[in-house]
Amino acid sequence: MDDAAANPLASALAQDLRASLGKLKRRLREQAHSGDLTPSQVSVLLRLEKDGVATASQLARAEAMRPQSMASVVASLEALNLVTGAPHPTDGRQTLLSLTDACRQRLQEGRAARQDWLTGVIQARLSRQEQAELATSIALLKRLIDD
Amino acid sequence: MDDAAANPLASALAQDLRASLGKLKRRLREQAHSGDLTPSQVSVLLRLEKDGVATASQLARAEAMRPQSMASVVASLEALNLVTGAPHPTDGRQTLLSLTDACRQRLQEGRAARQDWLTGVIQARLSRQEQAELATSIALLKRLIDD
DNA sequence: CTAATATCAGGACAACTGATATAT
DNA sequence: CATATATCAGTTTTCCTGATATTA
Repeated sequence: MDDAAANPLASALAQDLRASLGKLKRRLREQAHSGDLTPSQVSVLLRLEKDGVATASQLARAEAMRPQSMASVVASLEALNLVTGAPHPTDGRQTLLSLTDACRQRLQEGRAARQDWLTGVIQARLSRQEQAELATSIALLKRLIDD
Repeated sequence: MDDAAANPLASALAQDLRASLGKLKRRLREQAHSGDLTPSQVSVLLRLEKDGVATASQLARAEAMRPQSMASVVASLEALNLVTGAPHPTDGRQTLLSLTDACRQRLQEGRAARQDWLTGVIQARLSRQEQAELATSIALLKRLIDD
């Protein structure tokens, strides 16, 4: 494929993406209500909801994070009674994590009522068509980051 | 506009965006070569290149960051001799920041030769058409975060 | 013995808040 | 006096690395 000189779009895109990334991150922090879950925590819950059970190490690999970092995210979710761990039946090293019933219930309620800042601005400032475009691009983004 | 129940796309989109955001951020950190500038530093340089001069407070507002946080970013760029400050001619409170000649030169070279990880994966994994789609969506993203 | 998992301890970084000095 | 800018100092958050125990 072309190098950067022949394809300035890619490098401009990369710079733009970096910049927007940081800014969005700061906006999210600034708009976060106290009691809200962090993005890392939400990611873990969604992944557990989708996959059923997983070990901390599996979650860490999925999120491109160190096992030790994931351990502290998981610990915070256990403290909130959103996630529980059970020993693996045959492999004594592993702890199988899953959502608590309380968490599943909260997710179902939340799915309908969730009205956070980011959801709000997406609805308020983007047309349906633009939302669909954004969804397509997020899929592209995932291709970039999922090894 | 519709609420989340009537428009589940927006809230799913928001969650997906949050998750991808964190993952991309970690990938960027993991791929960063020592000596690379941080995203915040790059943002400031690009803005100064576009606008010519700015005060630290103006930059902070533009990046949705506290003046104290921006001050440390600017200090790091001054230490690298990429940015210089000069006192405002009439307003003694302000320091006008601008790029050094060394920085302008480096940006021009870099613009052609830049071959970092993110630029690389964008080129390697997205077609030209997909790159264009991503560019469009970044513009949408900017609309969300630029107040 | 090697590899995988979990966990304890400490550190780096990029943002934050609070307080203060100075100039308009 | 009120406002804006800059800066000093300390804190929080979220990740990191290194070391160690245990089990496969």
